[in-house]
This record gives sequence, structure tokens and C-alpha cells, in this order.
Amino acid sequence: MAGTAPIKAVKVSFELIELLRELDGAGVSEVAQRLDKPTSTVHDHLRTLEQEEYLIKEGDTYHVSTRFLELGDQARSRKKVFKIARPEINQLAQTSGEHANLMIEEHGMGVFLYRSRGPDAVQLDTHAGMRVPLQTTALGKTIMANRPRDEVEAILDRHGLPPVTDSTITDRDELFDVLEEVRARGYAYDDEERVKGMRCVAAPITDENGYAIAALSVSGPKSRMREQRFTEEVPEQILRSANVVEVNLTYS
Amino acid sequence: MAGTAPIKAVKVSFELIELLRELDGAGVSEVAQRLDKPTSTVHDHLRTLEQEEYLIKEGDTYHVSTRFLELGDQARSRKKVFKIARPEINQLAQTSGEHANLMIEEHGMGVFLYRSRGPDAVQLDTHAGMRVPLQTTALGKTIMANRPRDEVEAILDRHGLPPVTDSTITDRDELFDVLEEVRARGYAYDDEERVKGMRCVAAPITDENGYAIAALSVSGPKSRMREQRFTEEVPEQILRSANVVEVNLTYS
DNA sequence: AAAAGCTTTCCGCCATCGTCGGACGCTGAA
DNA sequence: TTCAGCGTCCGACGATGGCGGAAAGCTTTT
Repeated sequence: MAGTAPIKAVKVSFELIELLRELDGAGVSEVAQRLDKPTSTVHDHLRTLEQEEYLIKEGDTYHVSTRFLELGDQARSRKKVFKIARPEINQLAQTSGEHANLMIEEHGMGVFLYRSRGPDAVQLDTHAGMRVPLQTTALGKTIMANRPRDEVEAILDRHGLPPVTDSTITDRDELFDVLEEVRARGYAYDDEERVKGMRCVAAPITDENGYAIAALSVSGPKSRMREQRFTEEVPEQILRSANVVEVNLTYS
Repeated sequence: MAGTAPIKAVKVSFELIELLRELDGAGVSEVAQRLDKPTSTVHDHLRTLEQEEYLIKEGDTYHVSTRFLELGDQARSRKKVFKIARPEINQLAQTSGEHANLMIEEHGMGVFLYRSRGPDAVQLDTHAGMRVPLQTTALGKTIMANRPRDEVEAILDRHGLPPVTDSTITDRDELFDVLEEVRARGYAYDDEERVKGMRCVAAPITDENGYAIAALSVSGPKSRMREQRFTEEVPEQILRSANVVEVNLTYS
């Protein structure tokens, strides 16, 4: 990489912020230990970020502050597809009873832009803004299936095919076969490829050229996602919703 | 301000990020001009942040990325009061038809943690994560009214009393008089003090010692917020909701 | 088509400032 | 009282972030 970038100090600060997010707060020495940096250095960063109000200090523990809420909200609101899909997602969650999700691709990763819990939804670790490798979710697969091959190749070059559970696809050729199926079928399945016991159905949201902008899905426990419901009812609902979103997207 | 903090490079990066948020995206030279920094410097920062995936580049325009969504979501979810108050806020919005809000105090500022739009709600610039001086909203006033005097003084020392509209309170003594009233009454009003044409009623959420943790409110256009509705109905609804939240907070 | 005027990007030097070892002070446990 | 573990502070060194300048694209202008 040429020139001065990346600016190391900035990189360190963000590493530290992400760590605090993961740990849900920590003190100076714990952070120092985990990042393998001197406490004094860590202290400088934490103090700076606290002064700038991106962290808040409760006792001797630092936490990420709600300052990020404003940034995140802005980043999300910028996406037209979010505003348009939100009511549809809510409805999907309501009628299916399960979790309904909206995903976009950013920097080659799948990002959960929005999620809605239906009345029967199980507890899940998935949260807004969460990033996952595309091929590990039905959402991501429908997105890749509706992107040009060379773009998908570029993403794979960048991020590889990390195994997440033992059913995750880790072979490039196999993946392209699956994507072919998905494209033909019009929607994608995920059978415990990211989270054990969970199944998922997802449909793409494409623009007028068939280029995938986003994807929406319904996911629930294997016990409820089976037979007709899994192969017909839910896919049908999702495809209908996706279509509504697509139409509203073009006329706005 | 001892030692090395604040780390300037970090500070610059965040200034730049906030600017991009405000402008909803910009190119190198525009940012450079606004921050009065050389384009080369700005370029270094933007590139770093893009590499770290906190910004995304669309053509020659940089935007804040959804990476912040995850951070913001975490910051908010940490607050017990958020999870507990959310359904109440939704209900308030539904029954009143207007906007319902949840605010907390952080770094001496009022932060909109959550908002819900009722069926008749007007369009507003208020968004999640937005920060405002406490005394400019009914929300903030109920929070201050239920905090020890010296804590309020400290906040005022830090942030002053900036005028926002011509009805904003700008005198310290006057403010304390108002806070006294608010404390006595149990809830606060805001009559166009932050946004022209908007009125607002807010009640505090306090802990067992009467210390304000947060506040919730309903806000709507002056034309609908008047007479009995303004002086009785809405306050009653809000107080009821606040009470529900307080009870649920202590038993959890 | 050439040239001017805008970008973004690259390069490399110089002084700054981020880094880090170490000392200090606090708190709570033994 | 001592000790361990923590957050905080200090100061010196040298890496590195800042920035001027130049180059490389892109449009627009003439």
C-alpha cells in the first residue's frame, strides 16, 4: 500500500472500539492485554475517544457510546431499499411468525440491514449491522446468484470461503453450482449453514437489469421450517414481498 | 489535558466522518475545503477509513458505511431502559397517533435513543442517536429536573445554554425555576423551544431514588396539541407509560 | 484536438506527535 | 502494613502522520 495509508493510530483506535463492542465494555489493562499493546498507549486512545464522546466511561470501564447510533442510522437511511423494504419485512415477520431479515452487500460481506421479530421468533444472536460471509446465508447466496460471475469471483478472492458450521460450503466450484440452482429457482435455502438448527428461505431484490441490490428472508427453527411450509408457503410469501419491494423501488 | 491525548489523527478522522454524515457523502476536495486541510491529508484519512470499511466509496464520493450500525446497535442495546421502554413507546405512538420518543443523557447531552411514529405523525428531522442540549426539549428538562442540582450545574458549565429558537430558555436562573415547576408537576412541556410549531409532553423515568435515568415523550404539531388533550389526556398517558417502565425496570 | 481546470492520487521529506517504558498513586485483599 | 493489580501520568525517542508538490485522470471549453 502506497504513501501513508493506513494511518496506524486510526486503525488502533478502531480495533479498540470493536473490541469494546465485542466485550461489551472493558478496562484499560484488559484491552491492552487483548490487543497486545502497552497500557499507556491504550490509555491514550481510550482517553481520546472518551473526550470525543465516542466512548463513555462508567467507573473504570469503557463502553461504546450512542454517538455511533447516529452514524449507523444515517448509513442505513441512505439506502433506499431499507425504507421501502422495512414495512414488507415487518409484515413478513408478522404473517410467518418467524424472523424476517433484510441484507445488503457491502465490501464483499453480507450486512443485516434490518430485522423484525415475529410473534413466534426464537432468540438469535443475529443483530442489526452484523456482517457475515455471503455464502453462509440464504440471503447472501441469492445476492451472489444475481451478480455477474466476475464480481462474485472478486468477492471470493477477497474473503475466501471460511467454514462456519460443518454444512457450510467451502468449495468454489460447488458454490457456483449452488448459485446456478438458486438463480434458476428464484430463491435460496439455507439449511443450518450458519446457525445450527436454523433454516432460512431468501429471495433477491433486483434492479431492472436483474442485478441484486439486496435480499430478504424468513428464518426459523428446523422443526417449524419443513415440508410444504418450507418448500412452498414461505417461498411464495417471500417472493411476493420481494416483488412488491422491487416495484416500489423502481417507482420512487 | 495532560500527556498525549487527544491523539490528533484520531480526532481528524472522526471530524471527517461526522462531516460525511452531515453532508451525506462527499469527495476528497470538498471535505478538504470544509475542514481546511490539505487534500493529501484528507485523502490519507479517507483511504484508511475506506480500507478499514468504515467508509464506502461510490465513484468518487465517500459515505459512512453500515459498519457503524453494529456499533450503534450495541451501544443502544446495552441500555436496559431501551429494551423495556421500546414496546411502551410503540404503544404511545399508536394510541396518540403522534411521535413518541425515548431520551437518555450522555456526556451532558440529550440523546434520542428510540422513536416511534404514530399513524398521524408529521415529518420531522429528529432521528435516532440525535443529540440536543437538554434544556431545549421537554425530555431533557424532565431529566434535569430529577437530577441533583450540582450535576445539572456541571452540565450547564460544560455546554452552556445555546439559543435554538427564540423561545429557548437561555437564562440559568430561569431554567432552575422551570425545573422546579417540572419536578413539582411530575412532567414537562416544550412549546416550540426546539422546533417551530411543535409541542411536546415528557415524563421522567427514575430509579428507586428518584434519579432520572431517561425520559419519554409524545410530540406533535401545535394545532393538535392543545386544550384538554395537551393538559390532561396526553400527560396522563405518558405518566402511565413511564410508570410501567419504571416498575419493569426494577423487577428485571 | 489541444488545452485548461477540475478532480483524485501519488511521492517523499521533515517536524511532529504517537508510542511505550517506567514511575506514581489509588484501592482492596491478605 | 504490605502487596498486587489497576488506572494514570510523564518524558524521551524515532517512527509516522502531515503536507507541499507533482502526476495522472476526467470533463469541459475554445
